[in-house]
Amino acid sequence: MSNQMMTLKKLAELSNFSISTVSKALADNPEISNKTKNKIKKLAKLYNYRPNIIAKNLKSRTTRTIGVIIPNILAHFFAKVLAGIEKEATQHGYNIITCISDESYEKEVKSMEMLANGSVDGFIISISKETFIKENYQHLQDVIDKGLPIVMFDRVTDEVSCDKVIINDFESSFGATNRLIEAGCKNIIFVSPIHNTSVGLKRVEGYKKAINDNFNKVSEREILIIEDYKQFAKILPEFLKKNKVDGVIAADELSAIYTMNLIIGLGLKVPNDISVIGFTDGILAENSNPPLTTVDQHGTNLGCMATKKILDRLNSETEIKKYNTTTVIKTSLIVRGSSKE
Amino acid sequence: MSNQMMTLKKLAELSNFSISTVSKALADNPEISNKTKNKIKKLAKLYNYRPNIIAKNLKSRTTRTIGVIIPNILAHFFAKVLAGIEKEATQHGYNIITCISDESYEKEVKSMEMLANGSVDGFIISISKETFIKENYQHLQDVIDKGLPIVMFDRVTDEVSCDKVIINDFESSFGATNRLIEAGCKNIIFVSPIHNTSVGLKRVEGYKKAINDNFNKVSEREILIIEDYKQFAKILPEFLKKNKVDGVIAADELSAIYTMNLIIGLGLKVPNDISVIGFTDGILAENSNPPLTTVDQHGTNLGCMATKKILDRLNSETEIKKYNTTTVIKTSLIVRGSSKE
DNA sequence: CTGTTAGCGCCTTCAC
DNA sequence: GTGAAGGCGCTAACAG
Repeated sequence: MSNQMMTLKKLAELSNFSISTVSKALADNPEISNKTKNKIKKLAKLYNYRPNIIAKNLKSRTTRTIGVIIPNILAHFFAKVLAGIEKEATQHGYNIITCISDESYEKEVKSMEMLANGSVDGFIISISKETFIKENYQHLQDVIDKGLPIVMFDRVTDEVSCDKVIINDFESSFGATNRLIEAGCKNIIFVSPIHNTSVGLKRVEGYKKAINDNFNKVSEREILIIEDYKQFAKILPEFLKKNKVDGVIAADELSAIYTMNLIIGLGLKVPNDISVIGFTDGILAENSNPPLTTVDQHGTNLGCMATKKILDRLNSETEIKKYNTTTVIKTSLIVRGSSKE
Repeated sequence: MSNQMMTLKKLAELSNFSISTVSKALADNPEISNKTKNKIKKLAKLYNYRPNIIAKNLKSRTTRTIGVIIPNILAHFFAKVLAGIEKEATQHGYNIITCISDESYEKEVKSMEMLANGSVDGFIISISKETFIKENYQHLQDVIDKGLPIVMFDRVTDEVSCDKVIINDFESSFGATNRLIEAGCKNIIFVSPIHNTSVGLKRVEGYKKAINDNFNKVSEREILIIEDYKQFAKILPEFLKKNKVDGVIAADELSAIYTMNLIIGLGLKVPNDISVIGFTDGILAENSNPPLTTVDQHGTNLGCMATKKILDRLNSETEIKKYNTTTVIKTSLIVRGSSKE
């Protein structure tokens, strides 16, 4: 539809200079006299000239655009990370193309293929659950082999060598569990809807270590793997009725909230009967009743960091350098009303 | 970095055909013999050839990319809309570039300028609060004048003539208020952190009409305009202490939740002492305690609709047609525990 | 100081 | 059937 797209060519005709003179003048090239510069700039302003980005991209073989692949925009954690990425990218004149994998391997692959043909300069990605289950990371390697850098965040894999930004999941979970133990909890369970992911696994391990250190035993039975949030209402109350539980560590925010509401639904009190700690400091945690004690993953910051990393990578000439760093962002435990002191 | 980007030219050299023959062969042009087609296609597959999108874009003067400008990704409503847009766009082979205006006029303008130079084929936008306050919509008109279509959703303005997708804010608010009146509420207030926006205004009007119809009076004092969420904790409890209130209509989800928590914090019961109804059926409403009665804005659906509209527009040749339709999506009231029956 | 030329990768007449 | 040539809009090396 571009009715009135002004081009260098048209400006050249209008000004009676050559295309390249116009181009140079607008770029403030010292070769051009101030007189013609002014003339041309005035004309450009008059006609509201804006250089065509696509043509520039073709010429420069670069797009100033980053592809962002996230599993689920409705999880507050990912929304926060996205906000961080967008902010940092915009600040440096980069755009982001966002694809939502919806936890699907196929969509993740397709999205990356779609973008890897010149649409973006690199990727920021958090791997989908299904990809973890399939253990197939070829699409990621393919992109890297094409020369496009990848930064993984949160959900990462050792199978692919690239920059990564993660949180200290193990320690966070270990710390959260210990917090409950110190508060006197003796029967702490772990619930996780993300058990297949890298972060899910590390969080279980942290929990296990804390339990082992203190009670010399971990029962696998006390680790509740939830495949789908919809199963919560079935699995959890049943378990709570049959077993003595006085503490819950939940691997993400939503499951912590579900857990709390189900506990309350059984007529029990949080934290008096059962303490609950979750991950991700989101809008749910802050506004639940009682407010949720959570491990703050600093999502926005994490997004900024991932973006900084990829921009570094894109703007560095030193191709030789190994880009296989892992940055660990320390979480903070935000203590609120859902856990005993 | 694009180490190994295979191009038509390279394929031509490798196959000893001309560039144009290769191009035609890969496009299944009937001019080319099956024999050479097969040869070339095999080679293309072998070298994992993918046409360079940027070059295609330059040629076709189109990007198959839509610019999406939203005020705030952390509000669940906008996340839902974004999910809908992304899904619909992807299904039709379109990408989305997301910009977050953060309710800032300047960022909205900059984002649009940045994208309006060939990066996108059109825009889907929800206007920022600050833009409403400034009442300056020139940047939107400029984009349209350049030939790029815009679809506005939710927060729209009559000042710009373009396609719009909104919900029936007036009726929804009217209905929600009436619901409380029918349940016996006599002193219903309205709280709004989005009073400057198009939707904020319509929601107040719906509330006012319901109050007027039933009580023959509306006091402006009972409409609480909140500039910033942080002010809630100050303004609301004070008001509740000084005034008899038994019902609250909140203009968005978060303020409904804040309201509920502050009410509970005062030692009052929801809904027994005060009923609360909010807008947006998000994750907060569903998981609050008590769960929130809300007006479901069908965000995902709204996003789909907006995307369909712009794709229609992009793929229609009939330039003559006036693109100034407004689609109204009907909300549904989801009744939960926060309002009396 | 200014203009000509060439080329980014692709597609599309138009010759042969 | 195949290839040469031109152009999308821009930049940059090289002439003048």
